[in-house]
Amino acid sequence: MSHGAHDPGAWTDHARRALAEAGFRSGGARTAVIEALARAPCGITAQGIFDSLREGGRRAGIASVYRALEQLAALRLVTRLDFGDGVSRFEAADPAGHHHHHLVCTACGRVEPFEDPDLERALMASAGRAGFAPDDHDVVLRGRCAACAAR
Amino acid sequence: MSHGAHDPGAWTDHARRALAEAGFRSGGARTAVIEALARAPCGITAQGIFDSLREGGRRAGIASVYRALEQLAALRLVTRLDFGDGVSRFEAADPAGHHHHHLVCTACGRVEPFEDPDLERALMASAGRAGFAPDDHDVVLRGRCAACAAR
DNA sequence: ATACGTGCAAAGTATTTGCAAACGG
DNA sequence: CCGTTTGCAAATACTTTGCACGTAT
Repeated sequence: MSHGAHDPGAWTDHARRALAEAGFRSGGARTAVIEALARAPCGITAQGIFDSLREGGRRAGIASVYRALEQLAALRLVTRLDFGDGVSRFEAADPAGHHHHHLVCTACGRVEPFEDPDLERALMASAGRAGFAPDDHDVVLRGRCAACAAR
Repeated sequence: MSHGAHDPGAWTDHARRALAEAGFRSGGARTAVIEALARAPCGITAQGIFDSLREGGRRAGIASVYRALEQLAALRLVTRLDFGDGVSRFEAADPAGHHHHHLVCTACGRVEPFEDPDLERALMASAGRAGFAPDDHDVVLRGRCAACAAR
């Protein structure tokens, strides 16, 4: 399961509806970005989206890709990720608010999502113990993925 | 406890010794960076180190600061952090290998370290369940720190 | 018709690199 | 001395912004 998180069509519709409700018009570039995100693997870069649009014959300026991502992130329709390599990554956000974390393979470069309720509990407990009221949190594991660890 | 992690003098000595053992000579700029890191709060930026050197009357090029940080990170004498704001942050690494995570206050901007063995266990358990063999992991909590949450 | 959306090019920011001079062992 | 370290300036990589034009409503 290393592809787009959920039902691509459902997320696309959700995103379009939310944008319309927020008063945005629907232009070609942003629509294309939404469709690319729906199909994209978890943690695609702005450049990756740009490239995937070109492959699909869709032309859009890189600036429009960045602008669309920024707007989508502001509406919490996409999540911005940072794996510490100096490039921002993005993924479609689950409408239900569920979130996952990421395993980044240092051998093959693949990014795998994972969920863990125990981990979420431990995070909340840590925050509480420190008197901290977190809005958000990120967890990144780096190492060898199952396939690369096997050989 | 929002200042340098440990005994500043001890870490400085440790770092200098490790560099010498790795065959590095000791020049002024890198030494100054080491001293600045020893005094610095957790998660200082390259620019922050540069500024702190100027304040101390020590002059060094920003490129030398970056080079020193890169070398220190390669030897695992400093840890590189990324809070997702597009700027790399650094901190002296505990010689014993203990590590902590960070709480970033979205109100006052302060960064607080915290440790939690339960969290470490939960992280390892998640990784194991996914067949993943992690070398490293990062956790960042974002929200209001104890002081800001209180008011 | 009138904003809003888009593309291009230019600007901006953080970081890295090339190179000649300074310096440590 | 000779190779490492340093500072400066230029280059790079990613991202944002200015502006004229296109387009949805």
